[in-house]
Amino acid sequence: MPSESHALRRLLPLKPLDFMLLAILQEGPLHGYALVHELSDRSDGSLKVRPGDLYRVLFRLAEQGLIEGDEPEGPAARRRREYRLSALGANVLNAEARRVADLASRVLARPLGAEDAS
Amino acid sequence: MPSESHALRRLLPLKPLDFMLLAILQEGPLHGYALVHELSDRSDGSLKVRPGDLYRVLFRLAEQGLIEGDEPEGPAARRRREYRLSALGANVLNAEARRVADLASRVLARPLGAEDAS
DNA sequence: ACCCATATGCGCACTTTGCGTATATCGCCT
DNA sequence: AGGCGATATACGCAAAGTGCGCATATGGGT
Repeated sequence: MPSESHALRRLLPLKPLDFMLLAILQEGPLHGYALVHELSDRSDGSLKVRPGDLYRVLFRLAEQGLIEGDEPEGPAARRRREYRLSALGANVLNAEARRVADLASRVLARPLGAEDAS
Repeated sequence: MPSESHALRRLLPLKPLDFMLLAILQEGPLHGYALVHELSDRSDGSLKVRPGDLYRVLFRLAEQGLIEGDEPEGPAARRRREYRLSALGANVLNAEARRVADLASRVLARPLGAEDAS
């Protein structure tokens, strides 16, 4: 059914930061602060976010339905709210991964410096 | 030499539009208007630019040294200025392609819906 | 004479990011 | 008891990038 991929297409391309966050969450739920560290660890420092800025992004991703967060209700609320990928988020992440993998493979198929005027 | 890749890292990640333009130019020089059509052809319509907006992007890419443009000097100036990838642009494009290919392969290595708490 | 492909420009609104800064709670260590 | 680090959350501002509306100019083909 092509209508599913059509729906995903509206959300692509993913921003670099969004992609990295979803990719990290694909490996399991994490709380916000851990994401800050994971991000700087994995990306040579090319992606860095501070806590205050990360939540802005997380809230947007949650609004878009790509991730979901715990609702800690006990007295110890506000501690370690875990975020996880939603079903939609997993689909979008995979669609984007396929998209960029395809583009990248076409680019890498050409030896550096080889141009042809087709 | 790690200093080369260090220099490239400053320019990554590439924006989706920049990546597509560089990827198109990798296949050979093109003039601006043709890029407008190539873009909408190749991207399911997810990337579309109008002439007036494309040039803003091309000028920025030229400023960053990623592409170079002809200097048409004859009386028929202003016609079909061709843009081509610079050596730097080719390196950046390849570095970015490797980067996203790596990320994408990690994402795609997991079957949909499989999470582990490592 | 007219139209189309082509090239180029500007101003505005919106989104996203990065930065500076601030507050609050919990748990551990001393 | 008190301090400190980890954690969560918030706001306002500046800069960058994009999309949109709009406008102009030239050359070639019919």
